[in-house]
Amino acid sequence: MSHPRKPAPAGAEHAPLELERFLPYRLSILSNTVSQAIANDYQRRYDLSMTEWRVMAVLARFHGLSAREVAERTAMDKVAVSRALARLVEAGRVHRETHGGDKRRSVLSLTEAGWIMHDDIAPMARAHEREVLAKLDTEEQQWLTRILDKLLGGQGA
Amino acid sequence: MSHPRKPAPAGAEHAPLELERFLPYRLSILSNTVSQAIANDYQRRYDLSMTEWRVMAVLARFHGLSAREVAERTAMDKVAVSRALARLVEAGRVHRETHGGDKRRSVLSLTEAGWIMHDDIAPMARAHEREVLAKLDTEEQQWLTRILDKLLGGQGA
DNA sequence: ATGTTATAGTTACAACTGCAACTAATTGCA
DNA sequence: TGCAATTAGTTGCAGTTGTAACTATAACAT
Repeated sequence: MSHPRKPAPAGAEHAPLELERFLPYRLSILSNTVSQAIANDYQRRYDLSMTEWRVMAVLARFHGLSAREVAERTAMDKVAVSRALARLVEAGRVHRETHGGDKRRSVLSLTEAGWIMHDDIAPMARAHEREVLAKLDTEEQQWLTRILDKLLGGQGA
Repeated sequence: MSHPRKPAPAGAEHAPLELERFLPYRLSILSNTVSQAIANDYQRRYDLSMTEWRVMAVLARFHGLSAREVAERTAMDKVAVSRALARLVEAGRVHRETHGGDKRRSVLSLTEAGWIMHDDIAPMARAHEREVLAKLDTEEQQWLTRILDKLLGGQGA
């Protein structure tokens, strides 16, 4: 309210972005749609955030990781991981002990309850992925994999 | 601390997700990386969130939209748009008036200052997009466009 | 005309996130 | 040794976001 400016006329000399053709925008929509669909599924069943699920997923694959290693593998920052772990440990889904030779480091693993959740959620997640890929034919799927490999370059793990 | 469960042994019967090959995860990393790179640029120059930039971008293209229409075109929810607009109007970047025939609706447009920002940011955003696409050859670029068209189906527009 | 339903937009609250500051343990090096 | 610099992880705070509830206006249907 404190800046009563007049609207400028829509001059032809401007070159507005066309969001619907703009790659970053389209990636963002697609990514959010897909991730949200999966998250809905497991949030209905369990009280579990996407961050927490990702932590569980890496702990299912790699055993005895430290919190920092989880952060590296999930591309999340260490604060997010720390908080996710606090909730997961509290809920009895992850077991945390201290590294023998280095008392700073934690040694993490899924509990029995964590594994049960994992074995329930992982197939659901894969089903969603298949559902997305089913919109593409085999050739397109191969190109997509290749393109993502190139775009993610080194960092995409 | 209140649930001292033992960790389960990493049995071979589990089928953990491989995040680094999991499409939703890879999309999420890529999308965040790209969008964040662009956002950094204009957040350094202006105090402007990604949400606000998207609102400005559609107002640059479509004149006299209402808040609801902005929400539709940006695929954001109306609350996010309402808050972005509050800040943009306050900062003198967007002009808001009330629709003649319907006092609920707003009629939005960029101010002169808004246009100047837009004309500064839009080329930067396009440059980032080109930078990403430069990692692909022409054939891959065409496939990517086609694949996104299919995956985004109706809604992505 | 008047009560019901729908729509545009805002507000309130709780959860989440990101950054910086902090503690604790370890390493390096003089 | 012992003190500075690193590293692992947590906490606090400020800003953001998402959901639901709310206000105001308009459309509809009797």
